[in-house]
Amino acid sequence: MSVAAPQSVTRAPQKGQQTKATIVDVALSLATQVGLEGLSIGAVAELTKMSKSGVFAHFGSREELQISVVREYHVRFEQEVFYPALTVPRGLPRLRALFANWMKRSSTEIESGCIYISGASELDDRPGPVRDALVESVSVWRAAVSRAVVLAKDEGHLRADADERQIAFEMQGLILALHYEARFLRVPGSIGLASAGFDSILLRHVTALAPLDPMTTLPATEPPRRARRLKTVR
Amino acid sequence: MSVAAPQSVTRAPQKGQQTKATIVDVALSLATQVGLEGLSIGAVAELTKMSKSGVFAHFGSREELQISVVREYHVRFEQEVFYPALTVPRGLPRLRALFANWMKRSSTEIESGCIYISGASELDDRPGPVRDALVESVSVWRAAVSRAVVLAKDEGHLRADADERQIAFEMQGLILALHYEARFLRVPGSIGLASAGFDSILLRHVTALAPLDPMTTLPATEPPRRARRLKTVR
DNA sequence: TGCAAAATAGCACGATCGTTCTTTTATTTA
DNA sequence: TAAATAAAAGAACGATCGTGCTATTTTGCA
Repeated sequence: MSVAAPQSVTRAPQKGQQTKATIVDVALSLATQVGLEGLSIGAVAELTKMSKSGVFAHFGSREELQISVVREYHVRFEQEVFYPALTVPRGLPRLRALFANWMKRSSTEIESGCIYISGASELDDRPGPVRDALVESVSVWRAAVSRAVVLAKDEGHLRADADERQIAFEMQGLILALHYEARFLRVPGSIGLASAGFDSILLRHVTALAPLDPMTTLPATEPPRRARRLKTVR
Repeated sequence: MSVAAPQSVTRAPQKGQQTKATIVDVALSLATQVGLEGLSIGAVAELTKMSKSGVFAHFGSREELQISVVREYHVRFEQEVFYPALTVPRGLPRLRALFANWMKRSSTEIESGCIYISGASELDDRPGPVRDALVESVSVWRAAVSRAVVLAKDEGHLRADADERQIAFEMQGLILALHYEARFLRVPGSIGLASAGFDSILLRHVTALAPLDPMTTLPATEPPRRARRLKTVR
């Protein structure tokens, strides 16, 4: 069945892994402009100055390329939104940081569109592995938001009867509205509306002894216990 | 320059107008599944059992077909969401009816996706007449929502310092979150979350003398003064 | 009923799509 | 440095796309 490998089980990381990474990088930035469905191998090939078949060989199918893009977006979203918030004390401060980072990513400033949003519209009626990958990533993020709310309750910052599902839902709504207004309608001042909306969500659930207000993401006042990856929910 | 028309200025409605209407009808229902960008003349031709060129002749370009679809969606949105709310007394009752109708349309019940939402993702980076048509329609609807809030202030149902822009923004967010959860993630109970979110928006802005609660769209207790079309904003 | 005009079909075009197969080039290893 | 292997290119395929042209059919009116 298996032939004994000479000495090295892990083969030296071939050069191709690197170009594959740059392909995914280009494909991601393209997908944020034209969507996951609009992503074409030919366009990626042109941007990377490679041949179509050269690009294709790394994935074996367009679907696999799309999935790779979703996973790459997941990683970056983690790094830009989730991890930085861990350097802020848990509870209300961290929840605020989470939302602030999330807003920053969804507004027009940073690059182009959000794949979690555009992909949802494209794939809501199209079952398949790409949709599955997207649902998986989004679910992980949603679980993280809910957990941040629960932590804020545990810390006594939010009232115990606050419903994390309701709060997460409304936070998501504000982000979606922000993305809609800022990126599609191009109306200015949307961040202020989203921010004000978030404040009034908190105001409804905050405990009587209101905590002092670390508005946005501040440098860490206490180190995070341990870096924790977003858990896979299944 | 102009030749005198014999007797009838308005020509008899040729038969083609009718098939054009059915084409747009089919194209709309297709676009709600595959998006405006995914809309293809070939697919529409197959669904209507016509030839590609037969379909094409009615519009002259794919873009014009897309625009027709956007306009048709606008008309139906008006009829399903806006007009029925006019049969309810202005102020808080009408605002509630508006939101209830809007929710019903955005949830999974009624047909497929919302073009105002999917189109926004597809076209946010793609200027052109299709995008313009979509922005126009959405802007009209947004103005109508804002106006409904203002009317609720005028009637004394909402406090005078209530910001209609903020309220409309948060309403939009709830609808977007509902659409996202119901159609993409397929999680149940999203309507309840959206509804609860709306109630807490109102709670923040309602006047001290709380009005009796006509929860959803009730039959008209007073006839609307005059039917008013959504005004074109420009 | 016949005739003009409108409506639809048929066909072909260049382009782009994802994918397969074969060949060439670049990289790694002995 | 030579052999072995991985990476990339090249060319071609069937399909589908939007669109233009030319026939054919259907409609509305005298």
